[in-house]
Amino acid sequence: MSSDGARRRDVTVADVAKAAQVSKAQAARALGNYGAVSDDVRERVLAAAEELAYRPNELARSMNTGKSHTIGVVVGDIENPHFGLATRGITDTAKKSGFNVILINTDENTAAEVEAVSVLLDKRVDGLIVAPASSVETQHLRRVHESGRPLVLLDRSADGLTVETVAVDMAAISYESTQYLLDAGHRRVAFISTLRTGAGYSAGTRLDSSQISDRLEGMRQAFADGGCQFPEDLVRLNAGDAGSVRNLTREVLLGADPATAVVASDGLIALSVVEAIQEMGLRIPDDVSFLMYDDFAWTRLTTPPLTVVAQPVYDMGAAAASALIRQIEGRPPLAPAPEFNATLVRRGSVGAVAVPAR
Amino acid sequence: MSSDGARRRDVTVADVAKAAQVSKAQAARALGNYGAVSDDVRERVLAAAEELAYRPNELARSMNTGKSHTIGVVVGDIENPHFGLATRGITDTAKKSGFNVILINTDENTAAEVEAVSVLLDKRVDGLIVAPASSVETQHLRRVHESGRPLVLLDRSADGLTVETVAVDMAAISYESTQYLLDAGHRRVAFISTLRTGAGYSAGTRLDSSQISDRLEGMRQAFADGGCQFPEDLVRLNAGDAGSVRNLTREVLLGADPATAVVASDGLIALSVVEAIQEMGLRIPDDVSFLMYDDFAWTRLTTPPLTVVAQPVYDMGAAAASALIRQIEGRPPLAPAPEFNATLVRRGSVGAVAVPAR
DNA sequence: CCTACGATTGAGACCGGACTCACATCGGTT
DNA sequence: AACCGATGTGAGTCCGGTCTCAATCGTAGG
Repeated sequence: MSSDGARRRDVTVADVAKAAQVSKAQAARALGNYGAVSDDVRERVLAAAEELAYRPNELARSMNTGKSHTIGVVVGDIENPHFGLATRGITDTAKKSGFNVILINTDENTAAEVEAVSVLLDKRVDGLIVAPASSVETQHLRRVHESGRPLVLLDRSADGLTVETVAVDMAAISYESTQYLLDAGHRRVAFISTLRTGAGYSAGTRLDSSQISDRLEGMRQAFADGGCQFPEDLVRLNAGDAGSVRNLTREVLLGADPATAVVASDGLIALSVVEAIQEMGLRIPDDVSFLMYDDFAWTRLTTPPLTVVAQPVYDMGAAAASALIRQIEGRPPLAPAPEFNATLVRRGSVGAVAVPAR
Repeated sequence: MSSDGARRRDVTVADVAKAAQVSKAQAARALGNYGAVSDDVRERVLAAAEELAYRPNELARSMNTGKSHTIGVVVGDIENPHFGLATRGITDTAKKSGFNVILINTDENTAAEVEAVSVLLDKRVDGLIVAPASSVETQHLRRVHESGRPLVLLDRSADGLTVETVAVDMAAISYESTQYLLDAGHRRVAFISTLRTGAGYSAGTRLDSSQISDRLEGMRQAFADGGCQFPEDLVRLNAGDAGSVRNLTREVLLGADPATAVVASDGLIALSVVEAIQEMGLRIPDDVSFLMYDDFAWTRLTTPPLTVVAQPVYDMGAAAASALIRQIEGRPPLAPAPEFNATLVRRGSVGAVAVPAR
């Protein structure tokens, strides 16, 4: 029944100690539950703490333990449900181990990512989970790693950085799903991604993202194994906002030798691609087949329901968090590193290739 | 071209001072850019800092400035795109003013929320943005407010707490959209929400959420003004996972006097409701009309596209963040408090009520 | 040439906990 | 009765910054 009004200064151990008539050291011990404290003292201290509504200052605590019980998470875009779900996996897992999460968005911009990493390091987070915007520009990540601060990568790997990385085998699933398209008779398969590249795309271009290059590699391999020519001309990168995705979609579907199937590299792009296809008055899968990465609930609601590459996003977020916390607590890596596999969920958006009307 | 390997202890001002041959105080002044420092000293200090790759310890800094440049955000579920987008608005705005965000998920559980608020306060965040799980149990929020820490509520208000609150006028938009349904001839309108209530729902039940009670109030009012009887029996709360939503949907559509229109209280529920309707072999809007809260991109892709209540979620998140930062920096509230209005986006999921076949 | 005042500068206090160290105290040994 | 190890306890240091305060330096004004 404390009736103290608004109080400027917070209650500190010193205040509690004074109220309990013991030394600051004893109060700290009783409160922190360490060292030797007599029952009498402990009771008086806890009672005083209760009475004064004492709350420890985590900042001060972190300062000399060196542990902040906070992990930093750097993602491209939480608005993207992919990261929303992964973040959920991370925060749930972190909370279970008593860690909090500071979240920073980079808009898939490397400069912002560098800044984000610095800020988090300055705040002395215990570790970092990063979904790197670039697999090439990774000096900042290397610095983190070298400074000894635990780091776990999510979704994408970083060149020449031997850090624990939680990601699915993109090349494999891409191979599998491309084969599925080939089996349905598709030879003209378009791939649309927001990945930003300095120059345009051509066969040998060095890509900035391991995710995307793995996917293209998988496609290329599947085409090669099927004895077909991979349609490099239908790969469209640098997609930006909804309008740009729409334009790219029209491009690949209206060209001289149009695509018969379109692959969208993530759920956000997929929305615009499908919208564009509907606007053009084309039917899925009769006129165009469609395949997308990420399995969101809404993909089951469209007509037809969409065929997708499902990734265990939540579990991957959770795994990244436990791997990080394991490292923070200095425990050895899990004997068989957990593997994550994407699966092709065949619904209704991929059909046999339409016989061109002529 | 520093070639120092892994180093355990971080570089501190003292280290920089030593390297620059000046006192710790002078180094701190040069680094912190305050007080009087001669050009000579400043140069030497900055050079030394650069050389040693000095980075200030934000924890230590926060400790005696009292400012952590961090705000705490407590939401029910980031996995829900509604909060994903709001969070995006918050983080974008926060970043512009140099603030970071610690995000905590509560699963719409009040106990978790109380805990979350405590943790954030202990971490000495400069302010809090909370989307309260309950509008009734708000002692913990009252405590925050009384302790003088800035607090802004998002989406929902809290009983008897005069805190800045960023939310749309739910009763108004609910009234408008209900009227729209009534005009289409619907009298049997079901409402499905995940809101947890201790007891079941009946006319006078005191609801835990201002959002939901405002919506029901708006519906009730519209029915009254239209001279119709509000179908209390079709209000379904306590929806849980996808399966439970599905069951509730079947209930309201298969009863003796079934609903002719269903309103889903958020995007996550909507997915399951639509799925259930499709499974039952009913067509929207011929057999059942459908209306949902929140305008997500996928609602345009279904057949027919869904009629929704769009809320300026991103802007609301951004507004909550700027209001909070304004309070933190001690600036006066904006003269005309910004208002946010939801709008009814009429697409194709609401049709004239079906003439019952008999 | 002497004084005064602003610019510089270094020593040290302080923020709020955690933790080291030296100094009791006390029942149990031999 | 002298000795010992296991508690209890308080004084004080430290973490890494910020900031106060008094001392020093330079030189412009008298």
